Amino acid sequence: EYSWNSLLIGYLKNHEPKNAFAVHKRMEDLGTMNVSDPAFVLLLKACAEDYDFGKGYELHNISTRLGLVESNVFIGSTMIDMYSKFGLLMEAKQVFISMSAHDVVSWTALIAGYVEHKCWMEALDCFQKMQQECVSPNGATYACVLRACCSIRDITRGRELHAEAGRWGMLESHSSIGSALIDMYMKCGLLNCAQEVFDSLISNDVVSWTVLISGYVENGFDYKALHLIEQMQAEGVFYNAFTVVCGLRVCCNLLFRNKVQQLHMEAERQGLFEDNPLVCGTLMNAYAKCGLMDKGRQAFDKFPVRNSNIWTTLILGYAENGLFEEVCDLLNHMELEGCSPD
RNA sequence: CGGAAGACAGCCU
Repeated sequence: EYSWNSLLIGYLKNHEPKNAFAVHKRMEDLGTMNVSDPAFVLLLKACAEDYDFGKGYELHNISTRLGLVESNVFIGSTMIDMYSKFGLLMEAKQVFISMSAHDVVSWTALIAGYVEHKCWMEALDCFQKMQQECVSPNGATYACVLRACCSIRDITRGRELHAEAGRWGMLESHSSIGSALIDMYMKCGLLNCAQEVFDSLISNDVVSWTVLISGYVENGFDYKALHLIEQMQAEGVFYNAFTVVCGLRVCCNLLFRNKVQQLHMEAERQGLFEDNPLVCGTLMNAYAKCGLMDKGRQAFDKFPVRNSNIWTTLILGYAENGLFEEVCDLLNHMELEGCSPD
């Protein structure tokens, strides 16, 4: 039994859900052993990531039979998360209700589900109920709830949460709260508040940097954003895909051709380019706006994935630059490669 | 370290 569970966990940690499911099936068929709780949690996560509804339901049935949801809050929380990732919020809520005890993670999983599906009011209600039941929020909880406040532009509520988290002394140590706050203030046009939060964080990670920078871009401060990107690099924080996309947007607004190419090179060096259609699309768009279609074409050629989005971006680029012959060629080419225009 | 968490581009309307 022990070695079967180890094998199962091994596959799950290696992100080989198919093998894991096969092992699990054999264990079920043999019918003589129990899947360990940690393995069960990982199985549920694998279903969520794989979007495997059938296996998810099967696991739910098994756990009902064994009373696992009631007895183990890890399993319950993971199942809430799985259903929420499936988009089945009613199911997620049912699981939550069927649990015998709720901790901060199970509450937060449900709140996160509501937030993810834009049920802002439900999320806020849920948060209130959680506090009524005297479960203390943690950084993840605040981050979720702040996202809800931000989306409905409830800055009053957001400020209250800001103060509350501050009273608990959670701001410095939880960058997720900081990032959510910066984002909220930026989206509400309160640039100074956002900057204040950023400056108050003990260590800023790539997300808090990127949120701040995006905020300046959204509010029209392209030069400020560009300056911050350089500062971020100087402090040794590495780009991620969001940062690159944001930087490209700035360069595009300012028509800084050299900077676009520089970002392109850095994105490639950090491996952000090859597996990310968003980065590639933004890059091609930036080149198009800068009138550098040959560079855009090079990016396209290097990119391993072909989908209609990528094709469309390229074709639009040629169209914007008045290169209509290329547009026609590419439309044909695209269909030859089995991609139909939309 | 068996569970939850923060930023989501371009085009068009």
